[in-house]
Formats: sequence, structure tokens, C-alpha cells
Amino acid sequence: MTPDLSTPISGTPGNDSANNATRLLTALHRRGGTATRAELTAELDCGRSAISYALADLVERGLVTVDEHPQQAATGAMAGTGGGRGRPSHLVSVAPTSPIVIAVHLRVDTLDVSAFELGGTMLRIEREAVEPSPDVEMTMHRIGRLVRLVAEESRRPCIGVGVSLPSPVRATDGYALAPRHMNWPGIPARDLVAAELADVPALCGLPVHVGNDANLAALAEHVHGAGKEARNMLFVTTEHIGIGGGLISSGRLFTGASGYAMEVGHTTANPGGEPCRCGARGCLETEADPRALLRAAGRLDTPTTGLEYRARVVLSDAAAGDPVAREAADTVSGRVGAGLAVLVNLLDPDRIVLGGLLARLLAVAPEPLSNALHEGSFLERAVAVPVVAAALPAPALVGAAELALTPLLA
Amino acid sequence: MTPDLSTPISGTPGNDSANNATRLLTALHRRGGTATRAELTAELDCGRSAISYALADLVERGLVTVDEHPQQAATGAMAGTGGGRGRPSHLVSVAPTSPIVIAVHLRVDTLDVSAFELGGTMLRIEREAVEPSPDVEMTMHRIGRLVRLVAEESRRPCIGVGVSLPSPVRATDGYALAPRHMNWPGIPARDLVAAELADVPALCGLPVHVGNDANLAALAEHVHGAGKEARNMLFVTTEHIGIGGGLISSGRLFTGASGYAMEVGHTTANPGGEPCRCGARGCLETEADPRALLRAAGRLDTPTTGLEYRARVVLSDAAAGDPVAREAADTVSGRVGAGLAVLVNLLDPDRIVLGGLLARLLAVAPEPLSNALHEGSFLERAVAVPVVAAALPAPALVGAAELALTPLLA
DNA sequence: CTCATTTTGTGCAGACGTTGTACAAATACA
DNA sequence: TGTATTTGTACAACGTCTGCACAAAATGAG
Repeated sequence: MTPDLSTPISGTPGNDSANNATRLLTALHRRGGTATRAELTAELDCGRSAISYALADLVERGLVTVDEHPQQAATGAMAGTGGGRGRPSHLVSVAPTSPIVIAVHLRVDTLDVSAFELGGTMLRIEREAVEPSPDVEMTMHRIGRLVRLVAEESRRPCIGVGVSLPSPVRATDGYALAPRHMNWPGIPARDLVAAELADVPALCGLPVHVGNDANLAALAEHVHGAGKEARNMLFVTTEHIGIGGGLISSGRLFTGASGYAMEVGHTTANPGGEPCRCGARGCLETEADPRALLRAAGRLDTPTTGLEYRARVVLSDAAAGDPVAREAADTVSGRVGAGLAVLVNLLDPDRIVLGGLLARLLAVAPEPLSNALHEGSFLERAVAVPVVAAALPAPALVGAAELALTPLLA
Repeated sequence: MTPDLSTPISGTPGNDSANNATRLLTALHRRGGTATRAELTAELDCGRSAISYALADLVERGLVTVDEHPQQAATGAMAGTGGGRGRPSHLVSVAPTSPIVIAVHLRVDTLDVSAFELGGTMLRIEREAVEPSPDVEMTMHRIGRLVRLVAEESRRPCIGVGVSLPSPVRATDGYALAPRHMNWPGIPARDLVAAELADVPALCGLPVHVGNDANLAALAEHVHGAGKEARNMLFVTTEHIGIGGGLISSGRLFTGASGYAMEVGHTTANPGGEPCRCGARGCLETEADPRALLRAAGRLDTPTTGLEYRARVVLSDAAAGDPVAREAADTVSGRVGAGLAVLVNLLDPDRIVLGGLLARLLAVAPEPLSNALHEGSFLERAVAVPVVAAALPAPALVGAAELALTPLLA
């Protein structure tokens, strides 16, 4: 039974993308793929009949299944209703026949390709090492090969491909403006990936969505990770070189007009600090990325290899008591806090999520960060923004899947 | 005939705020209060029958009127359809019985209170001079008196009051955190204004909406002014002291989690510049507000009186050829461009609207601004963001009205 | 074990907004 | 005067949501 998505999920005539069927599917997705009917009724705030109606539609399309006797399946306690009185609620789950999406995450040294289903469950992952190569074509071929492999082996209908790239990405056409640390020129990423899928009938013509890695990581952390309940979540991360960011406002990713928004790397973190390639001094990017931490620790010998790993070693040394490493961690932590202060004044988030090396830095040296944030932001002094570490192991990959799933959930 | 708003405008069961009646009303509002049925049909992208249905609802509620013979009323050319073939389209207008809102704008030296109807038309305005006084209570009384006066004399049902304050405003309860240059402490502005209306039966219990002046000005410029077609509009303005900003993203005001967002005054405009009260140096607020322009021109004698007027004189002198004034204008213009560059990198707007003194500065010295913006923002180099002057004479006042109208249009 | 209580799913009638079609109305142009 | 063109209206049909009454499935007290 293949899902029928030929007609829109809404039967509502007109321009309604907020009907109960779609809302139900979204609520199920945000809960990780399983929920009781009672929970969904409460969350959608509508009558039980409306849920019946919407569920019947989704079941008929093969998107969800309903288990009417969940107490038998579950092992003992946590079954169905949760132990209260009354008739136990049916368990709604993502159907094993439901469509999947393929997520791609290209980093400097690795290429991840993975299949996701509704609910954000990762079904399968393929990882390959990638050498920093200027050969765009070859990399695209590798992406195409892995996508075809993953799609084929999952034996489920695929409804889209999401691609996470370390580059600003133009929203209109998925053009990657300047892929970082790859020595690549701008590339029409969406079209290139789509071309790789043209041969396979099951994938040909499939929508390909491309996004910036930090933006997508922010999206993922908001939907499934450390920013679940936040209404206005700021995400900041660093991997290898540079600093990336993302903002989730009223449940949606803030992309800006072109898709280039939230390039937080050139926020001032240390006035009069190191000169940045952007022309200014003391940018967050030059004061708080892995290279900056290595520099502060006096370990920036060979600048280009294994930056992130070596920076992690600095942090673990700091945690172990190495005074120089500790000093470096504190310094960089303070810089991060100063940079965040600028962002808080502008964006007024109710939660800040830190990813990559910044998450580890937060664990090792939290005080300088929060002190600098507090001092630098009059707004933080008024509202006390919580700063937490990212919760997902591969947020950008999950975010790429999220991007590919949006047509189904919007 | 009094409008009937007891039942929601949508008859749609469920949670639909995007039905055709509301969309039609919004489209009419954005067009300034008049539009032909044909225009509305095209904009809403639905059949003519649906417009009939929605219109009947709105007419019955007394919100709009339909003129079926517009060619007789209009003087000659620009009547109804616009001169094409075929049957001329009926003219839809905001009804003279439709409800109004009262807008309040408190500045350092003036208090404006005004009535607006749908379409953004200002019906009546009362202006009073205000001396910078620490007496909160007296100012509230004056606001209350003017609101009652305007509401009474307009003899139309009032559905809300919007208040624009020079202060960050908490979204949840309309608390004004720190009213600028008034020496006021934080005040529960919404409740204070609401208390002033408690005596009058026609106004008692009316929803009072409070917002930051720059935020509301941004909203107004987006709906009725220089940012009409922009999808992601950045607004920056300055009046007297400090710099305010606002962002409109996907048609809605970006307020942040608490309502304090877009405090752009502490964006770095000149690294190593003047020390700012926030602790940093070279903030936009200290480098580009009226005081900064006066300082650059060597005219900052008595720092607190008539700052904005005297700054305008510097600009007109610069335009007239005064070399010192010209130099000052160019310097400040460059600082503004540098500050905007930081914001562009973060927010990726497709239009920047400048208000207040910055609009005048843009007219007198556009090049330093655009050069600094271009140099400071790698993003601007990629997409070329247009910078334009605000188009409304009193944007914050219009924005306050806009705020009070949102319940009707949302 | 039985019965009342509680909570949940279903069936059915009704309401409402939207759509498409067919038809009438009102203009410009030949 | 007639044709082409554009616009408003009437009407039937459809799909979604709601509320109500009723049935189903559990717990807990007697």
C-alpha cells in the first residue's frame, strides 16, 4: 500500500493549510511519531469527532496507523492512556508504509546521507569520509550515489531530499553562495543534486531542498531537541572554521529575504580584537571558533588540519586542570558571551542553544559566558535568557530531513 | 447601524483566521480603504462567488459598503474598472459606520492622539505639547483626556486603543521597561491607560495595545508606507536620543520573545569610537543619533534641548554648502552605513527604511552610507539592499492604530 | 463479581465556507 | 446596433468541523 499524496491532504476548498489533518500530522511529528488520540485531541483543541475525521483521512492515505489495543503491545506500565481511569486511548503511530525523506549533510571531512520518516526517526545512515577537495562534480556524484543507495534500500516511497551545506544558501533556487573552507565557488546546489537523481525513476523529479547547516541545525533543535518549547530560539554553533547561527521565530525558521540571514559570525565579540577577513576586528568568528581557541591556548601550529578535534582536546585539558587550557577556555567563553549579548539585544530570544564546540565550551566554562552575556546585554539583565547545549547528535542532518518534510506538514 | 462583532468574522468552524472575509478586509485595509471587487478577486485568488459571499457578510456587519455605480461618483477618468472593456467593477469601501481605533503617540515633547478607521485613514488628531516631566500620573491623565475627547467626537464605535511609547514594551502585559529620556521608571503602561478609560462606558474594558515607537513605525511603513512590497523590511530611526529599529518578517512585526527585540542602538557602528552607556564603544546610538551629529558638527553646546531640530539645521546647512556641516553629515552617514551592515548580515532584509533624522540624512548624504554598507556587509555585496526614506509623516502613530486594528484583521 | 464512574471512540444530523457552472448585467468598440 | 469582454449573482454540490447521543473499555468501590 503506497501512500496517496496526489490530492492535497486538505480537502478544504480554498487556501487552508491549517486544517486538522495537517495539524494532527504535525503534532504527531513533533511528538516523535507516536501519540495517543487523547493527547492529539487535547493539543489540537477540537472535538473527538474532528480527530476521527482527520485520522480516517490520514489512515486511508497510509501515513499513520492506529493501534486500538495498545496495552497488549506495550510492556506493562507505560501503555496507552498512562494509567488513569476510563477507556484507554488508541495509539496513533507513523505508518510503516509512510513516505520517507533523504537527508544529506556535507561537512569538511564527512558526508552523511540518511533516511528519515515522519516523527524524525532516522532509519538508516551512510557516512563517508571526504577529503577537502575542490572537485565539486565528484562530490556531487558521491552525494548522488549515497542518496540512491539509501533510498533504494529503505524500500519506502521518498517524497523529498534535504541537503545541508556549510554555506549561505539562496532561498529561491538553492544556490550555495560560498561553501566554507572548501575553496568552492558558488554552485547551483539544488540543481546539481537534482541532476544526480534524474536517472532513478523513483527519485527523478523529486523536490530537493537546500539549506545552510547552522540554519537547519537550529530548525532541528527547535523541533526535536533543546529548543522544543522555545518561541524564539537562537542557535549558535561552530565547526572547524567560522560561526553559524539560526533563529526560530514563531515556529518557523527565520531565513531573511534571500535565505542568507543569521550570519552571526561577524557580530562583534571583542572590540579591537583580531582582524577578521570581513575587515572589522574582533568578530565572533575570529574570537570563538576552534582556531581561536587553539590560538588562545598557544596550540595553533598547523592551522588547517583537525581543528575541531584539537580544540576539543584543549577543552578536555581545561576540564582536567591544565591552567593554560583553562585560561584559553575562559577567554573564549567570555568572547562568546559578549557576542551573544549583541544578538540578544537585537533578537530577544527566550532560549539560546549552543552547538558543536560551543556546546562543549559551555560545559567546561559556563561562567565567563553568562557573565559577559549579562554585562553586555541590558535585555538579558531584564529577562535572563537561558543558555543550553544542543541535544541532538547530528542536528544539521535532522534539520535537512525537517526541511524535506515541510511540504507534508505545512 | 452599529457593526456587529459579537460573533467572529469567520463562520468557519474550527481555528481558521485566514478565511476569505478576513482576507478581504485585510486586502481592503492595505489598499487604503477602497478597492474594486475585481482587484480583490484577483488578490485573494478565488472565485467571484466567494467574494460575493464574504462581502455580504462584511456589509451586513456594517464594516464595508459597496458602490455599484462608481462611474457616477468619481470625477471622470479614474472610475471603477480603470477604463478597460467589460462591465465596470463595483467599488468596495470602508463603511462610514465601521469601527475606529484610537492611536496614541507619546514623544519627548509632544503627545498625539488620533482616530483611525480601516484603511489607515486618520480621521482626527489632537496634539499637545509635553514638557519632559517625571510625573507619570499627570501624563497618563492627559492621555486619558485626549482619548476620551477623540473617541467622543468621532461618534463611531471604538474597538481598541493603540499606544506608542519610546521604550521597550513587554508583549505579555504592555509594561514599558524604560521610557527613554523621560527619567521614568518602568511603568505598567497598558494598565495605566486602561484605567484612564474605565470611567467612560463606551471605552471601558476596551483592549489597549502598547508598543515600542520604532517597532510600530516599522509596522506602519510596511503596511502603508515605503516598505509595502518588502517581505523582510528593516526599519531604523532616530528621534532626539538613541536609535530605534523594527523588523517586519513575512508580513508580521518581529517582536522577539518578550517584545523587546530590535534594540538596534547598540550595534557597533564605529569600533573604538565614543564610549556608550551600555559599556561598549562606538555603538550606533552614540555615533548616529541627533546628538552625535551635533557633536560631529561642533555644535553640542547645551546637550538636552531641541536636539532633533538643531540636528536638522546641521543637515540643511550641509545641503547648503557649509563645509563643517557637510563633513559631519558625511561622517555620521558612514557610521549609519557601518551599523546597517552588521544588521544586514544578520537579518538579510530586502529593504531598509530609514525614519526621523536618518531619513533626512539619507537625502543629504547618501553616498557614505551606501559605501559603508557595501564595504561592511558581504551580504549586501551579494544582493544590493535598497535603502529608502520613510514615507509616512507620523509612522509611529499610524503603527499604534495598526496595532489596535490587528484583532479585526488577524 | 457486579455495578457505578470515568474516559474515550463512533454515528449522525446540521451548519458553514468555498467552488464551479450557468446566466444576467454593464460597459467599450466596431 | 451588435459583438466581445468583463463582471456580479443564483444555485447546487462538496468537504470540513461541531455537537449530541450512544457505545465501548477501562478503574474502583461495595
